[in-house]
Amino acid sequence: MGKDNKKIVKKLKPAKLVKATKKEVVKAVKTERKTKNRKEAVKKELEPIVLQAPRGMKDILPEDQPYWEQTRRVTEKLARDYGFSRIDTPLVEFSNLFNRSIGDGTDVVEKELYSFTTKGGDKVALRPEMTAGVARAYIQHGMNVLGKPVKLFSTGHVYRHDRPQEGRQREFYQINYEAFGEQDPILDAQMIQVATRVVQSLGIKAVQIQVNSIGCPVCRKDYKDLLVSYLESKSNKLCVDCKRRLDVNPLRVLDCKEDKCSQVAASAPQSVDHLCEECRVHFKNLLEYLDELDLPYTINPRLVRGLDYYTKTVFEIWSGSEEGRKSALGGGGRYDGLVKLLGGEATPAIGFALGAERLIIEMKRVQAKSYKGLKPKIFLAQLGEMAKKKSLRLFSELEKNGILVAESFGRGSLKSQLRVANRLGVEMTLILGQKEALDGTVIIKNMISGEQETVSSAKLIDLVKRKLKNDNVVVYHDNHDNH
RNA sequence: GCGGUCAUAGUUCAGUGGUAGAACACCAGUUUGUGGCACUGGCUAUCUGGGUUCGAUUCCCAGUGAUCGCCCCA
Repeated sequence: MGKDNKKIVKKLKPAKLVKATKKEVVKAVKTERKTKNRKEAVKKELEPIVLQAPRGMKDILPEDQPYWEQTRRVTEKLARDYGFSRIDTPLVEFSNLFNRSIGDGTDVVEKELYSFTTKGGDKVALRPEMTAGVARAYIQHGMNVLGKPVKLFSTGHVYRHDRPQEGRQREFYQINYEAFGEQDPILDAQMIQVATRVVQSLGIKAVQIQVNSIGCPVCRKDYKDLLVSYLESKSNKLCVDCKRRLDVNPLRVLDCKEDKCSQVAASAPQSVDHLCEECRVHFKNLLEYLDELDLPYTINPRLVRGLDYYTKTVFEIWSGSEEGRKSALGGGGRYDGLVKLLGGEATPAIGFALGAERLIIEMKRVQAKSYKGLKPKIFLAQLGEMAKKKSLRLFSELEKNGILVAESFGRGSLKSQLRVANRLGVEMTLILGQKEALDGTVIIKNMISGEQETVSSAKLIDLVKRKLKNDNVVVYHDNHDNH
């Protein structure tokens, strides 16, 4: 016991000291050290490190990676299949890009934007969604000269400073598909098809597709006026929030979950009944295409989306069938005015985004399969200093030959290494001990039967390859080695 | 941004105004070079800061975080 520790023990209550066991002393010492460290940190005015991710941000742990990998594979494959090229745009854009496109009055911009000023004085923001950045890149790089439609695929984190709950984080991952330069509603139908394909390919079979048309700026304004005058006539029956929305964003009243409001909303004029001729035909054609595709869609006249740039078609993909829990896995719509608004040439466009975290929550819920990578079928155990050195080289030889091997070189005893091998569920273990290292041999132990044989290390690789082949085991191949 | 609930080992949960337990997981051992089973041992926690108290993990307040509802949306 050191001098310091004795002091600490003295500090223990006399009653305790009498029967203080070693365990208690150790504990007291630890506690004391902890407090001391904290006090020292305070003294030095060091901010203690908070061992916690910032609010609304999560680590994606190894155990969850199979779901992410599955999501990546499916979304990338479908992007390729449907002719989307990948684009990656910055996480940070000038703030006014979002103000202009998404809209100043929207919650996403007004309340949830992560904006800040750089050292150089630029007003920038973390992207709250991906469409604005992709549209900016489309204009900046003159992609309007490419063959239409220009289909772009993008994934990455987006940021919204909102209050977190399940399926809603401040940093979350979006999977984004956009198509520029085509106004035919057949593209709307195809985009909805892609969105549905992605979700269902991930194993989430029960989905609802909600579609609506919110018209173009012209007919939307007429409709809005009509709606406002209707709602104003019923304003005494609306909840407090909705009275406020009446001024700010009357369309949102239609979304309100309050009973009295939904009653008012039920008999409110619907946007689909007040579309201009062009928008009406567009929507009608879209529905015909959707019928052709056998997609389970529902026209939801109350589906209004929160971003200002949408025109005509809007849609969302919901998980689950009919009633019960329904969360939006993704959504999107047409934004025919956006490119021009940002300073490009008038370009019709449509896009949608899926939320990866929500997809994964749902995948787990329906027990969808995830992508489990290749597992090693072989374990390499070593024993003794000489064998330890040799095993490092042997591991690399095996790896170069495309044989995936597990090891636990840091462990000393053969017993504990075999324990690990067993836990990993390998089919055979290669044992390289002192004796084998001297003889130039290796023991191959079959982990199922327990049988083992000693072979010369020169023949080991071929032998192992043959064994894996006989067992009908897929041997891991690195593509780069074959070219 | 508003309201409700909650916060104890890595995980799932006990428990208490007076030295905090279990299970699983992890590490090691059960004779010196052999896994699974079993047994033994070990490691590890009261979210943070104040207050009440002789004493707080427990009671009170605040903060933080999670979760649920609202808002909004992916």
